[in-house]
Amino acid sequence: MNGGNSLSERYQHESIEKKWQERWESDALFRTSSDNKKKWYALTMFPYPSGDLHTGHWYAMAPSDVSARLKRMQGHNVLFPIGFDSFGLPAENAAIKQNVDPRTWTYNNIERMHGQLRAMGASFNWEREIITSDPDYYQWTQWWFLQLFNQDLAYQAEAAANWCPGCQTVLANEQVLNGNCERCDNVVSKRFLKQWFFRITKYAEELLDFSKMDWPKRIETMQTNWIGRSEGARISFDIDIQNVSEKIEVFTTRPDTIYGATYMVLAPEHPLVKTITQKAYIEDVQDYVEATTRISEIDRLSTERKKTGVFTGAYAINPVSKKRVPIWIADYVLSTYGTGAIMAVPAHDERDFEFAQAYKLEVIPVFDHEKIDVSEPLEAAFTTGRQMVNSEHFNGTLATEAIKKVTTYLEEQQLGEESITYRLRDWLISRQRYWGTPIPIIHCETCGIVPVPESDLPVLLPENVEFTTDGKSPLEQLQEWWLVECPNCKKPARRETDTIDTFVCSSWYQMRYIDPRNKTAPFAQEFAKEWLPVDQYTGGSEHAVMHLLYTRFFWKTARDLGLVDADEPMLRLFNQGIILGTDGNRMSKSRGNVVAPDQQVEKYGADAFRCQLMFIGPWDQGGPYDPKGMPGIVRWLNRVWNVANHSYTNKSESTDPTEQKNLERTVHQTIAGVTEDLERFQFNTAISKLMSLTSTLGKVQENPSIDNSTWHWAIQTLLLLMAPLAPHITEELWELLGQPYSIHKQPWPDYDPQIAAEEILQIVIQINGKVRDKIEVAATINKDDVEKRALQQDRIKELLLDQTPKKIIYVPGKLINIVV
RNA sequence: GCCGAGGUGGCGGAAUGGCAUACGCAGCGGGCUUAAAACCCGUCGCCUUCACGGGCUUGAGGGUUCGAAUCCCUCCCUCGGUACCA
Repeated sequence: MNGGNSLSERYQHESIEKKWQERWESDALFRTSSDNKKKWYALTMFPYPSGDLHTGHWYAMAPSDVSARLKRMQGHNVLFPIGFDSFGLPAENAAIKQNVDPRTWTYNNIERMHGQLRAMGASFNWEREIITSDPDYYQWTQWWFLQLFNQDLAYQAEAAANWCPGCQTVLANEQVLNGNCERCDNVVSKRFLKQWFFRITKYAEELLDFSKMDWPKRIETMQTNWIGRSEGARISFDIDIQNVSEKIEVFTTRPDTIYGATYMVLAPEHPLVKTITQKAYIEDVQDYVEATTRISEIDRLSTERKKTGVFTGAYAINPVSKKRVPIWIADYVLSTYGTGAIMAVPAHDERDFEFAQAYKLEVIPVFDHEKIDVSEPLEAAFTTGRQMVNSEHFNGTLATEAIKKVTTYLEEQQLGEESITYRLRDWLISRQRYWGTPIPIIHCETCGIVPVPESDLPVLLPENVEFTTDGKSPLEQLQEWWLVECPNCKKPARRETDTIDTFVCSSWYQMRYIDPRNKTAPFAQEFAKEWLPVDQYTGGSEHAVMHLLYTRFFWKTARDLGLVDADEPMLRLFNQGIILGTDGNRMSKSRGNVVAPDQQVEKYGADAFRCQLMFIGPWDQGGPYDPKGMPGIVRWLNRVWNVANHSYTNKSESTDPTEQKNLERTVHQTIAGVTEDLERFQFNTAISKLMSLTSTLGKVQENPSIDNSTWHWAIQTLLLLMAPLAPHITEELWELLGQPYSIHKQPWPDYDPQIAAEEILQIVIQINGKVRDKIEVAATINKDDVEKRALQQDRIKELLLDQTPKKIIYVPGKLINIVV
């Protein structure tokens, strides 16, 4: 088979890939059928239509496609849909900068990406495509909003919100990373604004339960930390000022340290600050509160910063010791967590200790410690002590029982109660932007907040709006759009001009795919029963506490509305890693390390690009993509082409039974290995096994000694195993071999463990753990015979001389270790 | 700081208690060719030896074991997440 190929016989990816993509599409090959096969809902996170499919998209989607194709060949009825998460800020920014309509910009990008996605050769169910900015999609996003509103899960409230000056809008907590905007990286500040929220905190406890699905531990941990459940107690402190009846409520995880609470701290934003501040301190306090608002969130959160605060002049009464304790305000106490106020126990809390040192406040240890003399001034706070001291009748209580005992006492005395606090905040979903789903609410002076009747949906986004460079929402300036009649009293009213966070659009999209053209409901019950939940979800882990938390929340509201049955939306989740540039950094235009998929496809073909992305390493680890490695994959595909496309003739007409058996064994081993690897998303090792089989077949072809039917079976098996990975070349070769269309409709090959089992084994002989010799034995051999054979080897006799073995360890089928 | 993943040839990586470096890239040598491309074959961790062979090697150090890249302890580095959450 050396050389000699005429050009027309050579593998040419351009024509082949185009040919099959068109054929599959016109035949609707990957449309779901309604037969009795077991369903498999495979979902890859849908892209934002940025205008170009980049290597990261390929890295996420191509392996997902392989998995879906494997399931299809394994006999499942597979739903593997695709669409576009097409609302969002980039379109609006393009509108402001380039003076193009966001709609035009978005739909042009979608058009372009349609072509690029088709070039991937993925087996998407295109007939179910959804585009979240289409009115017939966002009508149902609005419908969801109304359902949540009716269930009291959507509400409007005034709150300190994260304001991004770059995006000119508020953000949810999850969308602020290290004090910066998740999208544009601008420093986020706080603004007090009236905003719409989804009551995700209602599901905090249930969202901590991951037992009904199989997700990566890492994501579970991240969500658990984000929800941040803390057990403790709420305790009320009286304020020692005449005519002030309010109490200061604190949350603490350490009620057992209450006798050590020597001062209190309110967050600067705490509503009681004004009430309690004494005359002589008003100026200082006001200055401090103002200064706090000027400090950026990022500085305020820095643990490096020295703690600051001011005394209010007021005192509270420690509810158990009845001592007067000073009330301070300090920015190390956050208004957004717990009650926005703390009891400070400097002896047993590092932060309180640091603050007490700085302002010379009293430190009273209420636990003793094996290594610390608590009668001397403490050098540092310690959190875990031995038993209670300075705590009146609790003295002597062991640390292990302290929390429970003190909490019970507080409850008996009606001073406090057991309590659980979460870090999770309600989801802020309103955005002061144009290019999003309009919130279906009307504000009426007489009737208040009035939901738009479902029959009036969708509330359409107006077209041809004006964009100004100051980034203000065009909707607010469009009176003819927002001036409407109140659905209740018919008086003039104002339409809500905020739009919905795009993460809402993507929170329920997996449910729409099952019935994407439904005009009367988000989806029909019969399809929900047929397809939901998603069996395998794949995508990046950057959405751990955003999309992946939001979609679980949405699903639970859907379940409580009776729309779906199961408790979780995605049963299995797999996170791919991040594909990097050749230099090991994230691909970015500024670094100049971007690999354009279109060029790779043009040069090497989609099959080669898919395979190379999967071959470079484990999918969950990501890593650098180096186009220099492409020749290896291209060579392999060429070898497959040559080995399958060249005639095989056993001229001598005689078969070598050993060779025949060896080939059968190798093929069965490959089926077993590749099946297992693909099921575990270990594409790199699957491809290496297929490369090895290809080499073996090449050698057999050069020296034909097996019968023709075994040869053809081996070649066909190779193609079947490769079909999910390289769908085009395998389809072409399948046709050239005269097999029935399509290879992608064929059943996945089975293997026989008996045929796959080795008959002859190589046993390593070690002396004191070092390899000294190897012998070949029959697989059926027993320990004694291996020992005998090993000790008879000349080389072993020589090395052992007259030493007698102390111990002989035999690992069946692998190794024998002689210890002397 | 805390949590998680990782550190293996010149490079991407394989091996999760039993032959370290599978598979591939790059390199080197050869074949085919007028030549090139393509294709095919061989070789390819380090030290030592004419050779057969021997010794060393999985970030560093220690431990467990007949046997450790793999398990345990200490430390270093890289990447990701998170950060005054009372």
